[in-house]
Amino acid sequence: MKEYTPKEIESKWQAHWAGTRLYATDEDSSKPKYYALEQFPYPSGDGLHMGHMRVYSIGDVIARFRRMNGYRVLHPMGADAFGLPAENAAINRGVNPGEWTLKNMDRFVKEQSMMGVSYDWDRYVATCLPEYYRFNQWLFLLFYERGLAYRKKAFVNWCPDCSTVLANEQVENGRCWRCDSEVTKKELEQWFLRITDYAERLLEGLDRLPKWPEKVKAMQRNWIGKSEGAHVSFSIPELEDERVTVFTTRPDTLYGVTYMVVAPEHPLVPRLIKGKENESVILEFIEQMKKQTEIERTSTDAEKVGYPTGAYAKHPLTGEMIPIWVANYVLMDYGTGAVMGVPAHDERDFQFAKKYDLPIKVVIQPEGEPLEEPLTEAYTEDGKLVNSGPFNGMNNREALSAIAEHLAETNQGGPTVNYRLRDWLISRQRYWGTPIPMIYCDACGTVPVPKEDLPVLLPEDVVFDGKRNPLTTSETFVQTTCPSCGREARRETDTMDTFFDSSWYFMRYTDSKNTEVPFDPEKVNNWLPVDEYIGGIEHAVLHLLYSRFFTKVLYDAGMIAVDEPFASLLTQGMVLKDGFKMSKSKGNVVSPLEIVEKYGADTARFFILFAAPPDRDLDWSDAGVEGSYRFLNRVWRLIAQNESLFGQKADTGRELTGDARELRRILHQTIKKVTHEIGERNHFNTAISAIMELVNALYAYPENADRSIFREALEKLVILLAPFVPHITEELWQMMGKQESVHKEAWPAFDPEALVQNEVEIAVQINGKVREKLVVPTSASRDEVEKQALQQDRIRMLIEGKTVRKVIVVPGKLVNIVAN
RNA sequence: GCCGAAGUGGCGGAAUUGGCAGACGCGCACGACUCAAAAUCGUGUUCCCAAAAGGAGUGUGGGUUCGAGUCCCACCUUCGGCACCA
Repeated sequence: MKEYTPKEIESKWQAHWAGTRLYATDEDSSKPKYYALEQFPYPSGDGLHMGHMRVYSIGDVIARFRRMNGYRVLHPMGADAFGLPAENAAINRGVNPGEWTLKNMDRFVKEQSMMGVSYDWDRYVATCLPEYYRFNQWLFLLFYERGLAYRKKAFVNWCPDCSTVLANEQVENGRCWRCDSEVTKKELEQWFLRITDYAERLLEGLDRLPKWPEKVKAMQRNWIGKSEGAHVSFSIPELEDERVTVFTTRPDTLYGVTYMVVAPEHPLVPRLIKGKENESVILEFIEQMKKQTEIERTSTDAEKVGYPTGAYAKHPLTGEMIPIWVANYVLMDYGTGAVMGVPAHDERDFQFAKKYDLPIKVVIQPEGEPLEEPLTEAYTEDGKLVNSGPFNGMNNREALSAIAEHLAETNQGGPTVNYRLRDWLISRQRYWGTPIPMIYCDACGTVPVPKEDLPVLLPEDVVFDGKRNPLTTSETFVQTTCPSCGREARRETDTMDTFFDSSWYFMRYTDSKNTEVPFDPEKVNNWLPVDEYIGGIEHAVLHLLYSRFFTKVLYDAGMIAVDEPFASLLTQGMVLKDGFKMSKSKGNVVSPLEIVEKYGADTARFFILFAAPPDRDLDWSDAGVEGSYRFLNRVWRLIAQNESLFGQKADTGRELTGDARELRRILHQTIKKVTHEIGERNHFNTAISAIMELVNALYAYPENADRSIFREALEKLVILLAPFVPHITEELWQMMGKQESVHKEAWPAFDPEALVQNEVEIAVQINGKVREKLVVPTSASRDEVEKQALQQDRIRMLIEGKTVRKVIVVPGKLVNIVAN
């Protein structure tokens, strides 16, 4: 008997598949389409890790399963190839970032191929190549034309370690998402994409994504941060009725305002404090605030500090003069940067008022017992309005809109919706990214590079000294002529956030070689949306939000027919070892290559898919890997030992009885289960356990029983295993004398007829406890089953002396006798 | 504080609509094969009780139901996200 030698088999079939272009995309339009996609990797210098191996294993099962089920499947791969590490390698080791990246990309492709994954490599995209990034520039110009790309001066997030700015989404708890350094603020002129124009649609679209995890949708909703309320405009008489607008979610408490607070960065502050007693103190305070990091500034337990400006605003409804304060707890980048203080009905305002001895005015009373004054805490529940002029007695819920509308009628504000989402800052002061295709001309201002002049290529004559943006050191790059007037002009030296690259790569795969436009609308519509997108949860608000934004913009531009890119999202869990995430510092890293070397890719894939459902964390277990290897050997032997069967002519069509009939039932039950678990639930672990049960049944099948069904079961077994372990199944298929690839086989259908059993074992319960088992014909009626159950010796004994109150019969399952 | 997910044997996990809790695998124990071991094949393996009979049992406490891991109420713990958000 031939031994199972994974190394030999795997390289043999990988070469064969590549040679026969087995996984070239099937374009047969008579078949339903299926787009299976795994997030493309950043080709780091370290090669594949287990996390990669897990995503690709999951994606490959899905792609292979769909192909066998008659779909034309798009299953591409690429590289998210721009990014900081390449540039840092250039700075630290003097290597060329492009060469370095291409070398790593090759390594990734090689390692992915060793896994036996069924990609159509012809559609490979690498974002760092001009063929790709010229269309980043093309798309940037499209955004610009549509008024969705703009430049503005703003306080932006600055990562001192990466020496570049960051988008809000890339700051996690005040730290850089990439290097974990504390982020500071810098005032710079930068390019932004107007994602806030799409806030409502990005929010609303989530409701149409039933196949996305709740968790991810919740995170996006949270991030978009919609809140409904009102703008209230206060005039400042001493500044010629200049207005300060506040945003509030509680316009019903408007009569309870006893002070107002503006953020230290609020543009009106200098005028408010000019010539006032506190002027120098406040200026000093503002300087302090600027020096603080994001963490210090927004920490919940930071002491609330404020100063009265000495200026007053006029209450829009009562005409009262309200003192204006400056305080650290009001943030310039949320709402309007100014808030109204209602200490009686807001906890934070209450604390602040207590600390600075500001008046507290109750304007909402609960039903029943009135509040005891002075208050010991803010009353934030519902109630009836008091001290609120014409709104007295009104329920506060009604007052919310009544007061907001009254403000609108009197031109002092009105109902509004506020979002937490900010525009996406895409400028980066780094070399290894897509140059932003803009030119600055003294005469014409900001001029876009004409589309026919694209790509704006990254120059090679740059200095990597880690001190400045290398692009600024290239004279040939910076100096150019104005496309509009032809005079000398300067190029923009910022490059794009690499999340720009990955926001549309899944569209590019559908037409990856197009040299005119990013993609042909017909081709993209032939495949989008992605039917199953698989990747890590870490992109819940980054990549996944940006991609949704791009899709909506391109939908509006008429370039694609769908406005949501990913119909179904599968977020795979982490790979842990000994309860911790694998990491170099922990020293608990298991190398995919070593596992492949020792057991083969099939074993590695099999273990990963069997050990846990894909969306849960997976604890790596060496013993578990051994077990998987053992199982594949078990399957191998089962077929190798019976190889002679396949040389004979199949002998089918006989009536099956006994063991043969039972094996056929198990086979069809397995087909049903595996089909459902993969196709409907993505539960590969339970699909595999069903296959294991079939193998156990095949081992237990008597030697002298019918061979034809045994042979058929072995063939189906190999087909069912093919999506999980493509190499061993291909080899076994060949061993069975088949000419074509097993991966071109049709997925087996189950025969409902075969599932029918003559007899079934049911449980007999007394008061819900199982007391006896009973085998009855499947055809037995309820009455017969009940009668038989009550006749069992043991049951008769146990209910003796009791009254049977009720008997419940669940056909095929159980009988429950209620007796006391 | 708000939002989301999850708590099941020694371990990973299963139980699709309320119907025999613990499938499948790991580990462990025993047996067969072997001079012996490995490999393999087989048997057993939730806990308590020496075994049987019996009892307990899906984070905790209540409830609905003939019947609850599954549904309802209240809580506890863990993980993840957001947070001076006005």
